[in-house]
Amino acid sequence: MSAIAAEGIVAEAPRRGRPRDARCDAAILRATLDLLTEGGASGLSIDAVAARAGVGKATIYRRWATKEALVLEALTSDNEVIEVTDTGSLRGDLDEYYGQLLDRFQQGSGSDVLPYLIEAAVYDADVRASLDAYLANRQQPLRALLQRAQRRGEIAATVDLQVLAEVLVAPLMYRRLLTGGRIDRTLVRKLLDIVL
Amino acid sequence: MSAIAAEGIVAEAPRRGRPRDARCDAAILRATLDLLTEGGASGLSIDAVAARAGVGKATIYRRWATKEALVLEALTSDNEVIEVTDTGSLRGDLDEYYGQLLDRFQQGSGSDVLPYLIEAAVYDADVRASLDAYLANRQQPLRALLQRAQRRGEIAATVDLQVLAEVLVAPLMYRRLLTGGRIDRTLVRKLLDIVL
Amino acid sequence: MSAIAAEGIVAEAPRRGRPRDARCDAAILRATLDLLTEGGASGLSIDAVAARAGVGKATIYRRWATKEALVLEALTSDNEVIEVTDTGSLRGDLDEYYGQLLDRFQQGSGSDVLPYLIEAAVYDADVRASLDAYLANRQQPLRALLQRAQRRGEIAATVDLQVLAEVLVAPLMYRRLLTGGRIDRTLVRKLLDIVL
Amino acid sequence: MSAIAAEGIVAEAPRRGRPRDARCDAAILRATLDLLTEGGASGLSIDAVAARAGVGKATIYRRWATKEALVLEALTSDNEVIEVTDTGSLRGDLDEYYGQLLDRFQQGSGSDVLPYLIEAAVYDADVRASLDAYLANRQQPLRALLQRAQRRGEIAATVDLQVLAEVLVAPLMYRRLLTGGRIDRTLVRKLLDIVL
DNA sequence: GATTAACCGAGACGGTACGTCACGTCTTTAA
DNA sequence: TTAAAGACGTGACGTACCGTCTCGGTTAATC
Repeated sequence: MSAIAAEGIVAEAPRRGRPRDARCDAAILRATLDLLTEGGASGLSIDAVAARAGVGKATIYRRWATKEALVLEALTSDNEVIEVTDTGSLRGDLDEYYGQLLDRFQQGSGSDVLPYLIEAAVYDADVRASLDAYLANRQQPLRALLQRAQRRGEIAATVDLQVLAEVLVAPLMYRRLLTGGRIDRTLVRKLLDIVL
Repeated sequence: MSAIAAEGIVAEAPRRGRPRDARCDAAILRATLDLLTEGGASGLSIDAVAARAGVGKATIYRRWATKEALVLEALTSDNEVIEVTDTGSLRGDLDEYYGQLLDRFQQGSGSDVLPYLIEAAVYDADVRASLDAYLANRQQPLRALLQRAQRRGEIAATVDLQVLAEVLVAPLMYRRLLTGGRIDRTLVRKLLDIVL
Repeated sequence: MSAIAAEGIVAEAPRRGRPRDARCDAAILRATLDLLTEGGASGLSIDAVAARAGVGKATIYRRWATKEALVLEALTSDNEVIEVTDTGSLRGDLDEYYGQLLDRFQQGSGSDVLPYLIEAAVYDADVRASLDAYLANRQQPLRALLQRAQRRGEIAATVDLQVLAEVLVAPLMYRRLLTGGRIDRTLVRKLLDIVL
Repeated sequence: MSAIAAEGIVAEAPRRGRPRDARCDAAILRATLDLLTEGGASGLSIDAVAARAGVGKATIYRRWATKEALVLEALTSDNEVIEVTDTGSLRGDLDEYYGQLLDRFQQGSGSDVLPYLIEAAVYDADVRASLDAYLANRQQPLRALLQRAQRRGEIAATVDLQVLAEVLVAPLMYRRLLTGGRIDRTLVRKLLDIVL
């Protein structure tokens, strides 16, 4: 999908004038990620990004309309999808999925960025759309895993897998974002006791 | 709870000098709510609140340490807890609870304030604590409802009700905050199909 | 005149709120003059003035609407009117006047500021007015000197002294501003040969 | 003069590669004059000139080193020297000269450009030189007129005609640039009363 | 009744960051 | 080599808020 989109962009863009310097994009995203790590999403200033990247502010604004769009792309560019191999059973697959998911939560990289983007998405439809796409992408392996289980008959055919996926992930996010509660194997066990 | 706290403050503070003018508190909170409604939580400035309330900025800072604390209190002061009468069955109680909850979501009052506070809670422990208390308070009727059901035997004694409550609410919040997906009776039905 | 005006201002200004800090005015004007001396009128930036004066930019903009107004006031605040004692004859008075005037031209302090202000006056009526007042003030001793001479009968009663004053000063300014020609005793002598 | 200079450049430059497009020069000067008329000399940006002329910025910088040089040439290219026919008497010649001069002042074309160039000449020696040449050229008919009068004996042989020319023009410029005073026949009459 | 201390409105203060603009240079493709 | 287009680093612009501070002027409780 993104490959096609990319081709499209390339195809329709034999633009005139000096082309944009790809090294600028890289330097800006790199600087953004560094500063996010150091100081959180709030407290990130475009001035600081420009200075760190060795780039003019206009060069940033030429590429991203808002700070949030920049943060979102920086986050996305860094994203690795969780890979879940088929263990043959739903329980086995979920164990592996949650194992990796908990690692991410504990490592906590970019932990404060998500709240920042949620806030931003309220005011900016572009951020909203990008954030949705980002999350859908993150959820993809979980949906695949559930589809395998449904084919095996481990999950009733009547169950809406999209909703199930949300039920399996939402409580973790809820603690992360809202209550600050613990996110660990105990929570996952109790959650699976309830849902399965 | 807050009444007790308030009493406590009053009790230990028969301070000298001119007492604080209660009308200021009211005017400030009123102005804050108005501006939140008009322009969202971001875009709310202390200068604007002061101007709207006809109050000096210092009068605000004397009462609230940060803008977020002010927003949180403005939000809290407006809060009404959902009341669920005992219908005699879990399903009936949940129907009533979700009915009211969906009303709130659809009405959407203060919908963009929560993301703002989530963001703020990352950087400010006081906001974190107040936000937790606020959410615990909101969740209280749901927990009470579940306890009744567990006593009735409709829910296994081994189930952790706190986690169950989160599972029942989290997916709605997840859509609200993260995916922007639909939050309606269909979602609730599918959710209950999975959980119960 | 200015005393009356000042009284008026004081009388009508028992203003509310924190009064402006007079030390800021002084620091800003001082910094402006320093930077004018170091770098000329162009090349003077508000940022630099603020930094040098140890003052926020808003504190400057609160007082002066434009950079030009600031420069003009800095220049004016530094102004010393030429003093000409009555020597008893027109020729003697003029000798003394031109002596001091040539000193100023040679010393050249603020030499490049005048062109800057002339340019600014084209676009800003306030600068225009202030510049006129400043120049009228500078010309005052020359007009006084000429009035004495007219009373003595050294100048015909029909001569318009304002125009005469301009004729006596304009050629020097003309060289200064337009041709860059020499401004010295020779020029003054030839000028007086023509005019008197 | 400029024709000779131009020939010189052409003669010594049978350069290789694509020759410069003369239409570019015309378009750029045309755009510059238009924008000067519309928005004054300050407020003229190279970006705007390039856009208006349909030309790249580099094409402008290839021809003129600074914005001021461009403005100066645009102004000069538009210049018509005042022509004074010999009326047989100094007074008659001056009447005709001042008549045309006042017309120009009243018409006021490019009136705000001169202050701009004066300002620019302070910082740029090339502009200084070009401005001097431009003014000397403008003054030429006045000097010729005075020379005729001196030959006729209407002006004493001892009078420095260059200084006299400046005395006859400077007061008008003085009002134009510095005081914003009226420039009309009354001023000219009073001026001649004093000088002649 | 006088004193005292905290309150109040207004708004100035030193800062930080904003997003825009223009500068003069550089880098591409096309003529 | 010139041209149009436009990206680039730089740096100033004027604005908006931040949270603190000073004013003159209340408003009670304490002396």
